[in-house]
Amino acid sequence: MPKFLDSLPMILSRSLDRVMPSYRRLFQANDLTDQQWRVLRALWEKQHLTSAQISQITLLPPPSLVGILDRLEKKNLIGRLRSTEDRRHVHIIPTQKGRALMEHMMPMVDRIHDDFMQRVTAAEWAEFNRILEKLSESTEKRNLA
Amino acid sequence: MPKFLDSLPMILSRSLDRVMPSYRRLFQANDLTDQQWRVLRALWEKQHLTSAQISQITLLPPPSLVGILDRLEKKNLIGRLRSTEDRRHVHIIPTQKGRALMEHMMPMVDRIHDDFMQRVTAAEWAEFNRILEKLSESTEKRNLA
DNA sequence: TCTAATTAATTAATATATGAATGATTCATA
DNA sequence: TATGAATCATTCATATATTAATTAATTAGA
Repeated sequence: MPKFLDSLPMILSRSLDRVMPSYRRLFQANDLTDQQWRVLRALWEKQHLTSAQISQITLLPPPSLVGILDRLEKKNLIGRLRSTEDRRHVHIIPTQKGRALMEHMMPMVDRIHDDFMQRVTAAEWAEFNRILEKLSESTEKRNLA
Repeated sequence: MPKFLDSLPMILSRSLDRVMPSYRRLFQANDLTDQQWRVLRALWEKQHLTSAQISQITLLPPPSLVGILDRLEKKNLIGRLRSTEDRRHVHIIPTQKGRALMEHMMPMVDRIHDDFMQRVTAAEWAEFNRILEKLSESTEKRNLA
């Protein structure tokens, strides 16, 4: 008799609810939502990405992404640039202000991450990821193209 | 250099995104959202709960719960009953229709859970929970009352 | 070459999350 | 027993999630 609170969705949700406040304090101090930071964070490694790429990296659904990008653009943290090769694509590029904010926040975000990592050993972390992968591995048929 | 995609929030979010569709298919087939099912599921074990109790069990924030309960009430799946002892409390009680729906769905929900559990050994599941607890354990000062 | 099928971004409609504030009620206590 | 603190459900404003549909642009094929 699997109890509700021990189900996989509830366990994962509860953990997220416990983990996010540590990050959220920092995001709020910089006037960002969780999702807005995710977009900036994705742009940390690549200078420009299309909306579809950002959606895949950040796990933010495309319809949500539209509004998130609107608000980041309104804050002058990113810019939209429609591709010339394929005009269906829109390239997202951080502004100077956006890049400065990222550089300001990244060390603190990394430190929060490090604090969480210090709670477990490297072996535990690896084991955790291994088991979670088994638990959540997708069994859906994939495009083998 | 912890990579974005390997951060705790992203790992947990990605797992949730992979796990939920299995459940969601069933919820949608019964015209319920994830959250609406959570409320019914909480009422499976106790016949009546207050809004605050449901919020704690389901992890649904109180402001969200108001609308969720509104819609469950509109579908005639639950009823609201203001407490006579303490009129601040509102008791939530499943209707006959609500109870019938729960009895219809519970076996299928349990089966989905069992399918996930079959992916790992009991030892792995225990270890997973132990490590996740260490990772997400709250360090906030608690009321020791 | 012209149309059908695809793709990327977006809009629309509804439901939920988040944080602050409110109103009614109960509790603690001077 | 009056009064301020605490509690519960709710409302408000804003942001995001979910699913379906739409628009514009590109590609595949007859």
